[in-house]
Amino acid sequence: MPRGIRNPNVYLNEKTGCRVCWKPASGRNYGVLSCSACKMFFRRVSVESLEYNCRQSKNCYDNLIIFPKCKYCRFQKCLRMGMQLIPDPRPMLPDQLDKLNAIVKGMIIMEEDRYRSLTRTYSLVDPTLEDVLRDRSSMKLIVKTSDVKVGAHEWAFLDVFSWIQLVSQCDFFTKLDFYDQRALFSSNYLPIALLTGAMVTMSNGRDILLTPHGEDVYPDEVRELFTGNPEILDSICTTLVGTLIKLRVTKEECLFLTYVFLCNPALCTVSNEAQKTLKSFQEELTSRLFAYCQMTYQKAAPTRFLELLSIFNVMNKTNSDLQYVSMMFQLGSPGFGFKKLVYDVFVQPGISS
Amino acid sequence: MPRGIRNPNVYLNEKTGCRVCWKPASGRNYGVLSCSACKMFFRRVSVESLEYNCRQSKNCYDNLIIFPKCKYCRFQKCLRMGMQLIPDPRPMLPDQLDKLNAIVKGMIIMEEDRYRSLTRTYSLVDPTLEDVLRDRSSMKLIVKTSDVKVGAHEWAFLDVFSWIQLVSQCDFFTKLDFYDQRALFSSNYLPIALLTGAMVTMSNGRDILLTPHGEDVYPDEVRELFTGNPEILDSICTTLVGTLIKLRVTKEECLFLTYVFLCNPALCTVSNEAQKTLKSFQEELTSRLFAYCQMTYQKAAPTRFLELLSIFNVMNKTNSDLQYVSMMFQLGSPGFGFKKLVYDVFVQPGISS
DNA sequence: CTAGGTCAAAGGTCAG
DNA sequence: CTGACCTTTGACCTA
Repeated sequence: MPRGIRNPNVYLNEKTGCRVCWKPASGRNYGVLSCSACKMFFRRVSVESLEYNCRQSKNCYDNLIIFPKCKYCRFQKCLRMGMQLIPDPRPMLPDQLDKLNAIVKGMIIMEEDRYRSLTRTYSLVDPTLEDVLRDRSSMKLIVKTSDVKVGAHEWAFLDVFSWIQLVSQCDFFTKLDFYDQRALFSSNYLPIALLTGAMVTMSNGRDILLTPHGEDVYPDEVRELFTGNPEILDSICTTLVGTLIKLRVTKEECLFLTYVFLCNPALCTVSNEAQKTLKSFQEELTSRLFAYCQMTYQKAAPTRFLELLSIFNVMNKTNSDLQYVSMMFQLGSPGFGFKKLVYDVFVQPGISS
Repeated sequence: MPRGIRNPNVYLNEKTGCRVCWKPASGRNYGVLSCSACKMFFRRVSVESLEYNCRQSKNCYDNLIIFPKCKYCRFQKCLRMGMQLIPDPRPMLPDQLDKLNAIVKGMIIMEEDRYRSLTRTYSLVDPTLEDVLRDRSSMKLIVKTSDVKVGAHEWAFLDVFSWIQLVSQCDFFTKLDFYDQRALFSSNYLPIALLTGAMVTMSNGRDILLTPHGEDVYPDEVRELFTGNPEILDSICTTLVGTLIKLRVTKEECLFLTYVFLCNPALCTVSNEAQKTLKSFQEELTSRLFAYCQMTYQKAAPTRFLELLSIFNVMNKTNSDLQYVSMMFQLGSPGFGFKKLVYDVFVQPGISS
């Protein structure tokens, strides 16, 4: 029979015919015994998201007498008979599931430890990033008492160190040599600090990034410098949180993203070997994140996955804004006494915006 | 899941995933951990020599976001991950190599011994094949002095005996009982004598088979008989040599072929047990020859191997020509006084041409 | 275990 | 836009 010509032989068979139009079926298509015509119809309408309406009573295919049958009803019949362009994913294997849950749990515990250390201790010493990476004990932490006030600069300093403590427990980080560790940390710290800050903010029910004690993250000197353009400061504190809220990103997803970015070798100059190690860790994590999406969102997993990855864009934008602020502050207040650790991650990395 | 339905589950990587597309792997395929889909894709593209091109920037598989991924990049990724339809021959283990070299050396020494014995001695006695096989000392060899003339008949006689001496040192031959030895030798002698003759001719830089002293291999009586059709006589002396020259067959390869054919049980009637013994020896030798080809020609080994085996056809053709000549001579000069050893291998075997 | 094969079903194509 | 026909795919099977 020539292509596209309607088959005049209508055998209308209840048992072996197309479940949509009763003409002879060509086999199972999209999960339903159907003819090639209904198969292609369903495909086109689904792929191209075509929309129709029924001029009759939306029951063209319930009644052999109704004619002509409309596309709306044909598509509805396809759906009713169970056609699916993308079949349901299979449930994950139990051991894969266990492993995934263990990873998520591990990430949550590490972040809780970090946050606890961040909020409960402070420090009087001023080591460099190099000092701390070479010898963690060069940073002496003192348990905070209620009368200790922590300013914005000090929070930044403590935050940097809390992340050093965290990454020091990560396989992908301890495997690197000192130079690669320094390069990776100094280039990736700010984005993940911003992301995690936004996550904490969101889970505390707020929509503006503040210090753990609920105060402005900017030192007064910075606020003063930007009196003419406070929007950029506010934008840094709200945009990323806003995105997380809008996308209803969970803590688990956020942590996944943080770790995926943490071992991102793309933004720093590390040895080829480190590059390889990091890439493989990152791939591993990315795949876990995808699996997590599948477990949580089933069919919508790919969409969700891409949605989550898109957060990196917002994070990078926020990061470059912060870098700009940091640079302006440095130019406006030359010789300001940054704590060395803060200097090494805020000022040094110098990713141009 | 029904056949051919695309699995929407993309568990990405997880170390155990397909190295090409990150979906769950089915195992190692063509040397690379991969899924059945990428395996079949690689197979089809390779076998059918399909060619594709990438409409993007040839990096579809470097980036999770790029979609849809193209066939060009998929195949490139397969190759990059190391898939090969025909795996590289494993580098030979040193001890395998030593063994192979020892075998080759052994073959060369035995042939040199044989040729030395052939050229330096002669005999006045006239034992039968049976006599010589039962008792080697029934053939008394005398060291040649410069005044001894050896005719074509005598060369043939000496050649037969030199081969008996050689095979008497071979495991596969001494393992056989007398009847099997006789059957094997009388049916396989002529082809290998022709092949080795051609080999010696070639390595002496000539292209026509002559006696070791550089004379015509045919007795005058034979030449006279074939005055009307000398081509067949010449063809016997040139075709096989020509083939060896054309294929640039080395002495080592020639010897391998000789030994492979020497223990060929196909053309003679031997006991079942002998059949088995010979077959296993032949298989052993054949595999050694293949290993030799691999060592020498790497990837081109299979082609070379077949090329070498094809020499058997030329050899058999030459052999049957020679049998024809021998038969004609026998009919044309009934009662000619062949030496018994020559008679037993030229006339007895009776492979009809 | 993995190469190789199978075939139901997916993804095109193009005359009508 | 339609749908018969064609090509490609990949889960499963066999050896």
